[in-house]
Amino acid sequence: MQSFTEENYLKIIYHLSVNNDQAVQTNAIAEKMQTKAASVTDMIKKLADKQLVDYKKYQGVHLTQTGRQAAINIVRKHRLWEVFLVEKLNFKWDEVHDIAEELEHINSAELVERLDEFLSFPKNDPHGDPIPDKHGKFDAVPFTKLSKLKTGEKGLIMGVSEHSSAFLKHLEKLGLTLGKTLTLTTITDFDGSVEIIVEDKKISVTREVAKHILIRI
Amino acid sequence: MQSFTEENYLKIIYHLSVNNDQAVQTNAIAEKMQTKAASVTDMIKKLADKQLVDYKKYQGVHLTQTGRQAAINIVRKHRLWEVFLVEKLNFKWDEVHDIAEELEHINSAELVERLDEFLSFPKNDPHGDPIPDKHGKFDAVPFTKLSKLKTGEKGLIMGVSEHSSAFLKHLEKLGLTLGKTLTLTTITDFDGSVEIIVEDKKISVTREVAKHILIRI
DNA sequence: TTATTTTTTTAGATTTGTCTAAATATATAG
DNA sequence: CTATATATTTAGACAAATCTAAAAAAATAA
Repeated sequence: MQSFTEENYLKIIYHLSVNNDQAVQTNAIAEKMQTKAASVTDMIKKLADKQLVDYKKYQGVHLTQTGRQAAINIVRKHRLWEVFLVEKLNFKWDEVHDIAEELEHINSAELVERLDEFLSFPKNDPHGDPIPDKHGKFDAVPFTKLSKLKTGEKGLIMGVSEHSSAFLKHLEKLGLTLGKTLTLTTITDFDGSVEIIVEDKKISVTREVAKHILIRI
Repeated sequence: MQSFTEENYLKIIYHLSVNNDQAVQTNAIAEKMQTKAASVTDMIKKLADKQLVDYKKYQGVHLTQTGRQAAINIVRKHRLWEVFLVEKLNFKWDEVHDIAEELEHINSAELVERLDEFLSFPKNDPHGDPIPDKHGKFDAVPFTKLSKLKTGEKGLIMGVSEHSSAFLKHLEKLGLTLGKTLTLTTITDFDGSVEIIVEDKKISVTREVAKHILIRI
């Protein structure tokens, strides 16, 4: 069993490597963990001793098979708890992240399986992210960023790549929630912002926001 | 905010003093915390610095008002989570203690209030223990131990004073669950064991077990 | 390819919660 | 009331996770 902190490192290394087979760099981990590179090096050595990561000095880390399984299990728990908080306790999608960050460390395989069943085996969390099954499997549905859509293209909002409360509240206010259909009408050369139509309303979205909205065409 | 460990100390001090206004002794805490007296002394000093306990050297500790509130809040969370585990996730009453020991440390007042509501504001946990409301209030229903009943007396099982899985499974097997009505027929002088009738069945219970069954006459 | 910048690691210190062993205070027994 | 036993505290050490400052390696630029 891993400590709280070790679990957080594994999770962050997983997120930093999931879309990318490169080694994960010390500084990248330090930034996400809000800590210093020296601390990361110390922890990496510990994780390497436990065979949870492969590590060569100055070369960054890769999760081992065991390390990846552990990380995916934490992600599974995080996302299941988010579903619970939204579906059962009526939290909004922008309120659940921090609470799930705590709940994801509760240690009981039985609890997770029963929670999964209680929630009717959800496939996605409230932000559209896929929930791994008990074997760690999940389908990575292909997506495009809204910022990559071309004029006239139509799509469905299926997720976000930024989970801060501020960002999610902003989307909510614009009516850009999961499952909504949109059509891109204009791309502004000047600043990259895009005009879209959602439920017959015209909305302008900055490029920065559009980059974090995931679309299935 | 307190650390995990500090919360566990507060909770244990609370349980050791709830039926008893005496100061709580270092050794008693050490035993419950499965640690050494020296460690307890160290922690007590820290809790005293934080004004969570009153402490005079060699004289044991008392919870302060703040410390008691903190402890009751942890107990509240523990018991609410136990109800959730039994009522919603179909755990048995002997399976929930350890999981609730982890869940009780999740920090979110909003979460607790919503969980309470989701569970329809339960008054007691699966072992019969009262659940404090959000202000820390609860009614201490008076009870008698089964071992104190007299021959011929009738009562209702309303709780237990021992929460180990082994004990609870034993009661389950004997059919001695919350809400059952029983009549005491015989007290054996020799070993203090008692014969009771529950649902028309005659059952013999050792004195040790009878001491941990709480009865309302 | 040498110089400079960036990244990473090492060395040594700090904090939290724990420990053992020894010292001190309190309680109990004769 | 002294001796013994029990309970508690102190002193000093350790492991985990972190930090700062300095050293070393790797990447980049001139």
